[in-house]
Amino acid sequence: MLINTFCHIPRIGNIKERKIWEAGIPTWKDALSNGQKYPKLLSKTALQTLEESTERLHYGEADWFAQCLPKTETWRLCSHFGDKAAFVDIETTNDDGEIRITTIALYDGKRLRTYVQGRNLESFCDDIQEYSLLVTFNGRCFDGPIIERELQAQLPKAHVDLRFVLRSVGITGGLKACERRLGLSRDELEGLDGYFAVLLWHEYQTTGDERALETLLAYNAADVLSMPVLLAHAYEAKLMETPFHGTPVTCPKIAENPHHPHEEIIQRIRKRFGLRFLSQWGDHSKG
DNA sequence: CATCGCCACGACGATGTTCT
DNA sequence: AGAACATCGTCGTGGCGATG
Repeated sequence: MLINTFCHIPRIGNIKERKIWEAGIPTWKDALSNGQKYPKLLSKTALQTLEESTERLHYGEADWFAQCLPKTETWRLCSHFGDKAAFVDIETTNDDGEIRITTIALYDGKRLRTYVQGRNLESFCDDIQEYSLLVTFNGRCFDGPIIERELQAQLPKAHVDLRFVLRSVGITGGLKACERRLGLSRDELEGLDGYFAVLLWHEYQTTGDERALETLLAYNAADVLSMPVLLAHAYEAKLMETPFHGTPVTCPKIAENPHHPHEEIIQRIRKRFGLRFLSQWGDHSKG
């Protein structure tokens, strides 16, 4: 889809892009070979940008495209950078108003890596450099800014936020709601949420019980393991809005979670806090 | 509860088009 | 060629909604 894209060129938006397609210019190659015939659609500088685009794509410069593309169109990067994507999710605590990262899950479609505060959190900064494309859920508002602030990590500028792509194709709500909508289930982790992750970390900190950490990592991992499926659905739905929907999109299967929740731990925390959890800000923030 | 960026929406302005 | 108009993209603002 990236090589069909023209809306990354200055002064070309979605409307003009459609006109270019309708004029029989579906790809950059077509534009560069006979775009001169349509000076109204493709100016000289536009064609120069396309030559630059060809070169930047050859060198795999996802960040450059991300900066040129409208935010709503970053999903198009998946066609050429999907195999260099890092699916990332963080868990945090709020100590006296200070947001601290407790764990990070990083998945690339094959390998899952997890990072734990006080153990290996910092090595995330090096590992994320292996990837060109960042994929998150609500990461533009949450995960991204916190990772950059707390770890001083350099994240890829090319960033697909599933929350907004999915919403634009009619799949609204949080990560769990989107998963349910697409028929994905979470088994033993059903019903856990971000706040429960805070409690799991607290349990691990106060008791040193490794099973609490393992349950937290299982939760954290589940979030990133489902992302490739969500991305494939979103990508296919966006493609359907273009004339290029003929291209087949392979939907990955959810990988098995190497981390496993401990039911005793979940029950113990549920019992202590009751069925309705208090907001952490309600009690903890004022000490 | 605090945070934060996206998305609408409307106003504005640059560019392209048409008419004389 | 020059002016008037139309079109389209951008910029700024306010509110929303998902995050732990």
